[in-house]
Amino acid sequence: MALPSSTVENYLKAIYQAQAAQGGEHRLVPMGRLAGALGVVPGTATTMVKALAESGLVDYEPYAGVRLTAAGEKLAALVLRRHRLMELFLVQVVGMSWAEVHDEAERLEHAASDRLIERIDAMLGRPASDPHGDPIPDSTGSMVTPEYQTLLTCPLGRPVVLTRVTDQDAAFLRFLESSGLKPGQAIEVEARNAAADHVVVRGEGRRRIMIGMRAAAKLQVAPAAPAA
Amino acid sequence: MALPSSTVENYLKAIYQAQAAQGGEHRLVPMGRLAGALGVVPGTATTMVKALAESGLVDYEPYAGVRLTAAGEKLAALVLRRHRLMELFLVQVVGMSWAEVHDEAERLEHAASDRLIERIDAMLGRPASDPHGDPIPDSTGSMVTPEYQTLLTCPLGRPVVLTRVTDQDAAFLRFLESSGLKPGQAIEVEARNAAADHVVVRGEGRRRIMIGMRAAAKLQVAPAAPAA
DNA sequence: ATTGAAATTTTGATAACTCAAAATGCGACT
DNA sequence: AGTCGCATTTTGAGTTATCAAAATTTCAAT
Repeated sequence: MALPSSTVENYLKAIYQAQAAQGGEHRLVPMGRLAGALGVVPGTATTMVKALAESGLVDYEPYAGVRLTAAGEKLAALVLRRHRLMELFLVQVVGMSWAEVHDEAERLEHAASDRLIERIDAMLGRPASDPHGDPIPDSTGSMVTPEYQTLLTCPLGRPVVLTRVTDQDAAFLRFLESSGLKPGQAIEVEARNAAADHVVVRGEGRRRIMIGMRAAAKLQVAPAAPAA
Repeated sequence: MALPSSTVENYLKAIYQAQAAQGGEHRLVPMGRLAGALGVVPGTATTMVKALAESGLVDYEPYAGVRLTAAGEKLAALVLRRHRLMELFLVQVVGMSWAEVHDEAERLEHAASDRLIERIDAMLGRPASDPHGDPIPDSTGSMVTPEYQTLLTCPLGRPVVLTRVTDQDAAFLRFLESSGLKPGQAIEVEARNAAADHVVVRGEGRRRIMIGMRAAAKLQVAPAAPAA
């Protein structure tokens, strides 16, 4: 099999992420959603998806949607691996900011050889997750995706650690950075107020931060490890 | 002007290098040579070059050849800058081998943003040349290309420093590496034998290395700096 | 001058990816 | 059940980059 073009890689990645976003592993991603995620008109997505189905990378059900096959899923995971390792590399080694690495990695992921990715992986010590807390698939394409709670569902007044941010928007990330809310940070949800649509978080140095509920749902946390 | 596709970047770079290789700044590069350098059939090169001429990046004279305009030359220099900084970065920071970075950089140069290139340039301390000794254009696209002698033209028995290797072939570079012949290395040409088509070089630790004249012409040297 | 070989250009196709807009199918709501 | 609206697919066309092979031009050698 010839190596997939970067367009194919992007389609697979988008389908993978859409599937993950809608929870269901086997649920179909509607064409409209896929087209939207890729910034193409729906007709284009239909055409491409039919080609992907020809290559055995996806299952396509007309008028219903697409889903990755095992082969497609593996390929998608490897693209995600390249993307996430590249992001972490850009932050840790090159010193770029958390907020700006996404777009850069978006392009570099298609140009980096397996050899380079392997070097980076080794250099970074086989990391388990990228700067946003997204898990990094291993070189076989398998990945453990821990289930976390969010700022909306975790217990109040209990110390937790911010583990993952499920939004790549640069402005949002810059806001989080300026608030000291990066993965690894110990925090605590002080209060939730549904009427005011906000969550009050105790951050770095017990600093109080207010976040809208929409945004709070994008911040995942794990129970704080017991102090050593 | 829209950003040039990576195909356009490759054509400009190839024309630039072909022009440099044939010495004459204003000499025309024949289509056959260009097509060969890019690995396309001549007809394809003709078509593309006509499009480049439309965009004002090259001057094209039918049946004679192409030459970069000022605009094309600047763009080509910036591609070369990205390529060479990327190569040096891969060697110095990522720890890849001299011989394997060329192809990698060949792909990454089209994906790296100006921002990333600037970070890399700063990180490396605004280097003047890449791992092969090729000069790195600055961010305005200007570059100083020192004139060096080669192993074929330098004085015999005089200490010199290897400064530049004008061939990117991986096998050749691996040979040089295993012989300790990398830019920066102090060496001396002991003898030349036209009949035997070889040059005898004293390398690292006065080790004696024999190189064919074709290869010797690709190794450039500068007079050794007087010992401190 | 003529001719013949080599380089170059032209022509006609193809592949991958895309859009606009017309046609079609699906499901929800009366 | 009928129909309306929306999502999806189809159709027709355009762009970029490529090749194969035919046609043309150039230049050097007779």
